[in-house]
Order: sequence, then structure tokens, then C-alpha cells
Amino acid sequence: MDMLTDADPHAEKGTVTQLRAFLAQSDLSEEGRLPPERELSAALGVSRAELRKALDVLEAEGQIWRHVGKGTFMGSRPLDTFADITALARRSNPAEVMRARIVIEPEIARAAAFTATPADIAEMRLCLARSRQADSWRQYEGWDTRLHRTIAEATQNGLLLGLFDTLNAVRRAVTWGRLRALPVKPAPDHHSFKEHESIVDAIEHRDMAGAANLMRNHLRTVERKLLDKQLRASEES
Amino acid sequence: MDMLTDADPHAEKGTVTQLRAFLAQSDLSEEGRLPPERELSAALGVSRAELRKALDVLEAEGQIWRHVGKGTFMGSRPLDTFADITALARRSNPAEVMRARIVIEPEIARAAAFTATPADIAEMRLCLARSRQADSWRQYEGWDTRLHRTIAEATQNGLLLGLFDTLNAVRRAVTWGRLRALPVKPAPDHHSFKEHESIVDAIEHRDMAGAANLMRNHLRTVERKLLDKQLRASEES
DNA sequence: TTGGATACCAATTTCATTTTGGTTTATATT
DNA sequence: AATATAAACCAAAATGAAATTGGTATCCAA
Repeated sequence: MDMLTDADPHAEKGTVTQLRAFLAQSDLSEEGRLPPERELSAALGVSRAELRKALDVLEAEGQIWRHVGKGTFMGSRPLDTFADITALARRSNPAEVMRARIVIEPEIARAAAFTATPADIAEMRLCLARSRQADSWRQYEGWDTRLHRTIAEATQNGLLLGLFDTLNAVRRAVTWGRLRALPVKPAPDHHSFKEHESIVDAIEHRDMAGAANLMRNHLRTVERKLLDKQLRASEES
Repeated sequence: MDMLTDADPHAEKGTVTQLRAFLAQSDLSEEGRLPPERELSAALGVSRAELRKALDVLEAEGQIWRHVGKGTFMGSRPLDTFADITALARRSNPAEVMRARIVIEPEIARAAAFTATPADIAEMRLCLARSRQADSWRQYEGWDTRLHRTIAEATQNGLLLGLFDTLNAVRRAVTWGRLRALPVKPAPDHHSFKEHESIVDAIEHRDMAGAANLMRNHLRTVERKLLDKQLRASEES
């Protein structure tokens, strides 16, 4: 510690300026990460405690940000990337999910009617056919989900698709522990079949208003059925 | 392999039915994962190659899906859900963000017109006043963002709010390196002021259609201005 | 009382190992 | 000769132990 001989008596302030100089001349990696505290304190010839005080100052100024286990970085702390599905699901419920779907999905269908490619529509038709052939609810739901997602894909908007996926992930997480009694497979006259087909028809015909309205009505029907099921279940118990 | 003595000559078909029976009687884990091929082939008393042929059939039927390193699962292949803001932002662009806002926010405003509480509306009015008083673009944007978020809050739907926040986070991440030249503060006759006020008015009057239309027009104006700015900037360069 | 060294904690990363579906090759078996 | 089986190998993914890192408490000395 030969540096202590010419150390500034105002130790803190001196360390801050020393640190600033170090950061200015050192070219950090692309991530803007600076050396771990243990190394940096040795390099600057100060104790780790004193270095941390200086880092506290820079952090308060917004020059750096730190995180346990990750390190210390230049710039401002990255955005809270909390598109945390599980957190959203924990605060939500099936009713909210349905309302959100009714708000968003009709407009997605409207946009898709404008931008869908023939390939998109072919995939939608495939989903329709497979959902009719399904011989279990699990399969049916798989193709139903895929149909709705294909419609979102058809908007050609990656962000809209991402939001749809988020909504969908929350839906699955929320509906997760649902009641699965009842028949083993959807009846051939299940309401969704015709509704799905008319939606795809509207999209194919570039009927934006029709696609939106049909999707809205479809989801409202689903919501009603869901509500009926819940009521019946609660009466039985 | 003593089983070879009574093995079906139509080996493939027999294995498929055998496999179907196994899957029907065995209650798989919650994830619907079935045993690894090496175990399953031993359990069924068939070679791994033959088992894989049977699995190929089931996969073609959409009964199962497989992935290297993960395993084999019942149902249809899950969607890859990247709810990561930064990942979303990297694949998106300002134009997509605006289109997504135009798709989603009008419907949020419509829903808010139905569910907003007096407290919500009071907060919207506060945002309006503060945005008018703002003496820097940064401040103005802060209140503008908060106004739009308050409208999303007014839907009383945590999931919708979460989706809005995601959209907003992507917007900030995408617009991050934008050109910020131009005047120091919004002009008193900035178009957004009147548009914002009419939106809040519509929400207060429970005018759902009006709220949606006004929000849509507002965002379209913003989109147009943004486009003009980009054009001018590209001409200068 | 203050500052520095040390030890410890929990979040995170890193790295080697294992597991898994997919593919190739050699070896029987008919 | 043709086919099927077993074994080996590959790359993607999961797993788990160990190391790293910012944060905190403790002890010691000046």
C-alpha cells in the first residue's frame, strides 16, 4: 500500500475522482462491465470498503448500476424486463383473461384480414381440419391454440405476435388447474368449429370488419360457455 | 428377445397399437412427458428403431411431439414464448410498434370508458394539465406516457395493463436511439393536447365508441408525424 | 470512533456431466 | 441380398457442482 503516502486526506472524494479517471481511460467491454470490486480495489490501491463508497456515489449519480452475482456496469440500469408470465398469471384470473382476449384478439383478426398471406390461410385451414379430427380435448385445444396464433402471425407484426403469445401464456398458466371432466372429445357440432371457419373465411375474403366481429362473437361465446361450466361446477359442490 | 416368437409379422402396425395402448393406460406426468426412447423400447420389448417408427406415426398424426435433449411429449408442440422485452425489441422497429399501438390502445380506451372510476379520470386530468405545463420534451413524454398508462389502468384489468406495459417497454427500447433535435418543448398548440382531452372527455362520458375512435385517430396522427420526421431526417443526410 | 481486512451470504454465472432425440455403422438373422 | 437389431456417436438441452460477484456482518487495530 505505498499509495497511502500520497493519499488525499479527503479519502472518499479522492477515490471517486480516481475511479472516474480509471473508468474514463479504460475501455470496457461492450456490455460496459467493469472489473469486480475485489480486483478493482486492488488495482486502485484502496480498500474494498472505500471503493464501494465511491461506487455508491457513482450509482447515486446514475453513472453505473450494480447487481449481485452479475457485476457492476456503466450506464443506466436496463428496463425492468418483467414480462414475467407467472407473476402476471398470479395476479390474474380466468375472467380477466377472457376480457383481455375479447379486447385484443378481434383487432388482431381485423389486422390479419389485411395482411394474411395465402400460406397463412393454408395453415389456418390445416388447423381447422385437424381440430375437427381431434379425438381428445387436449388435441383439440392444441389445434385451437395454434389457429388463434396463426391468425396473430398473419398480422406480420412480430410485436403483436409477442403480445399475443404473452396473453396466451398467461391464459394457460391461469386456466392450468381447470376442471377436466365431461366428454372425452368435442362433439362434431361443437360451436367453435363453425365459428372458426367463418373467421378464416372472413380473413381470406379480406373482410376486416367481419373478421373482427366474428372473432368477438366467438370469444364471447367461449366466455359464456366457460361461465356456465363454472356455475354448474359450483352448484355440484 | 423371447418376444420374437409371438411377434406380429406386421411389425410396425403392431408396435403402434401397442404404443397407443401403453399411452392410454399410463398416466403421464403433468407435462405429458413420456419415458425416453431407450426405456420405452425396453418396456415394450421392441427395438429402439422399431419404436421410433411407431413414434414417427404418432408424431405425423399430431399425437405427440419430440425435441432433442428434451424428450417426447403428448399433445401438440408448444409455442415458443419469448416474453423478453429486449428480445422483442431487437426483432421489432418503430413502425411495428406504432401499428401495434393502433391495434391495441383504441380497444383499451373503449374498455376504459366502461370501467373507469372517478379517481382514474381525475388522474387523467392531472396528466393533461401537467403535460401542458411541461417545459421540456422529456417531461412532456413522461406525462404523455403516464396518461396512456392511466387509461390502461382504468380498464381494471391487470392482464391488459401488463400487456400495455410490455408494449410500452418495447416502445421505449426501440425508440431508444431516436433523433432528438428540434425545439426544446412542445408548442402550446401541439396536436396531442386537444386529442388527449377529447379522449378523456369521451371516457368520462362513457362514450366507448368515441373513446376508441378518438384514440385511434390520435395514434394515427402520431404515426404520421413520426413518419414525416423520419423522412425529413433522411433527406437531410 | 474509524477504517481495513476477513469471512460469510445469496444471487448469478460458468463449466463439466448427464440425458435425450436423431443418425450412422457394424453385425447378425433370415 | 434384405432387413432388423444392437451399438456407437452427435448435437441440443437439462442438470448440478463449483466459482464469481455485489452486499453485509464481524473482528481487529490505530
